[in-house]
Amino acid sequence: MTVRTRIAPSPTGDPHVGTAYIALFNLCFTRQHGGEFLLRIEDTDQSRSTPESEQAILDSLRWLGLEWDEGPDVGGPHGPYRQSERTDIYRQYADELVAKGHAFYCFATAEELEAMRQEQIVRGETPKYDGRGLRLSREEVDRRLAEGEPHVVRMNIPATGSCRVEDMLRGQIEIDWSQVDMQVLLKADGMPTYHLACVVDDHLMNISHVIRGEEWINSTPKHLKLYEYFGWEPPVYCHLPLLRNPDKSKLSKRKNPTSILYYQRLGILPEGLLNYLGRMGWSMPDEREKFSLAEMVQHFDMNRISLGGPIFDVEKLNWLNGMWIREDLSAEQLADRLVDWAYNRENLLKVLPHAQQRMETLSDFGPLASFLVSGTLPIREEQFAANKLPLEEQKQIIQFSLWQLEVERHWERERIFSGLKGLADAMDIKLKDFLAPLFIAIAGTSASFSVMDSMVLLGPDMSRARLRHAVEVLGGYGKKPLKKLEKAYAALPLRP
RNA sequence: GUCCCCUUCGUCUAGAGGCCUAGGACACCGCCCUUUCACGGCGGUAACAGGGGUUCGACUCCCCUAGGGGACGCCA
Repeated sequence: MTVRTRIAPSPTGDPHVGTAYIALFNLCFTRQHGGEFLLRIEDTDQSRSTPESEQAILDSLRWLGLEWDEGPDVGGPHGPYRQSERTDIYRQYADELVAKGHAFYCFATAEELEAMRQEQIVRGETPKYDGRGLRLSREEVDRRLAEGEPHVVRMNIPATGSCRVEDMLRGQIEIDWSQVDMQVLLKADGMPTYHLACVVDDHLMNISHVIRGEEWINSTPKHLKLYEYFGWEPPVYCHLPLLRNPDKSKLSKRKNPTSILYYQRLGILPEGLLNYLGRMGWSMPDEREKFSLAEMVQHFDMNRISLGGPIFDVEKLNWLNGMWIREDLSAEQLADRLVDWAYNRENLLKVLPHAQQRMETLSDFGPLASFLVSGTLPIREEQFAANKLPLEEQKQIIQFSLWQLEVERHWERERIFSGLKGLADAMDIKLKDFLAPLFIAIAGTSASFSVMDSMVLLGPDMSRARLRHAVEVLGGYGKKPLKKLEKAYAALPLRP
């Protein structure tokens, strides 16, 4: 048995807890059956990840103790097996389907398809590819191909009937083919889409079980059809529930800290985070709350998964983590953990350049740097009142800054600075006044290191979490005001 | 809008027709321990979404409704 977790790197490079969640269940299931657990990084949209962001995910999983096996090098543009950069294998498979009459070329441009969808929506129809590529004559296709016209390869979908998907947890799911789009398999740039890549890779990697998030259920018919077209044995499918925000929507970083790095920074132990993820939608047969990865593997039972999407709420995570700290570590071990975590020479040397000038005695250091080793800061609205700008405007500054920083892919001082400076200019606010609320949000006080330096030291996830918290302290935003604010933000004369 | 999935305390969950007067855990509240706080111990508040079936019997099976979520990309 071979099982594999697919990892989609986030464009900003944060390793997502949802990724670890899926990986954990894949690993438990596999290990218990003595099978192979493989990873594959999915990055066929080259704008998504960088070698660093891929490394960050792998490091995070390793930090959690989720060890994977070395799989075969199946080529392709991505994955930890990126030794070979062959992308042509997908083209070959796509061509094979075209030759068999299971796929076809489509020359429609993005604009053309967008217009088509708009018309469909206007007519009250479900937006869907209308099969125009299928109506092209053989001669025309050959001619346009010969002329080198940009094209994609799409898969054929049966016109009638339905597809039965057998899900390990949900039983049979029936989806009408009329609901399934003629999916692009090979993009104009020659890269495969997820759908083609996952089927081809999984086959080449001898994957027997696909355990993935619920959001893939509707794509499964396409995948099954591809297996059929290729004449391959399809894997067993298992769709796990999705982790949710407290408002029940799919866990997203806009509403919740989702990066494993954030929890690391908070001082969550890998044992604690793993234990907590293991309690999301799953329980031990004896209902014990605290268990290690090894214990989870030993007692793992897929049928004990409950299908309601669990809300990722940190209360219990903190409690569990406390159990691990109190019950499983000697003072010596805890000392080591603390040193590894933040109290080491290397880390001190990063902080000292900012602290030294502000110190008169060594004892000044603790208070100066404490915000760097804290989680959520105990800030209050009154602290902002001392600033020059009205509270409402300060709240807006923080929210705009948050949005600005949420899309920042390179967490460097210069980039953060120019981004915030640009924002201040666009909002026509003096930098000093603009930064004042950020100081309180980030450092908990207006007398501290430069905010940019502080944010660099804190890292993107903790910085964003602090800004988010500050907005809440200032009263937060309701749904409608938030919408209005988003519009205002979008309308800002920001330089790209 | 169309399709798919889901629905037990505020949250995570136990529950495979009678063991359910629905159990545990977090959070919250109270008491005990304690020079404080925390830890620990004990106790308390709190849930089967609604309506129809099936059955001697339904949290459990079926149907409908409602609610929530997801998918509908040359993203994954």
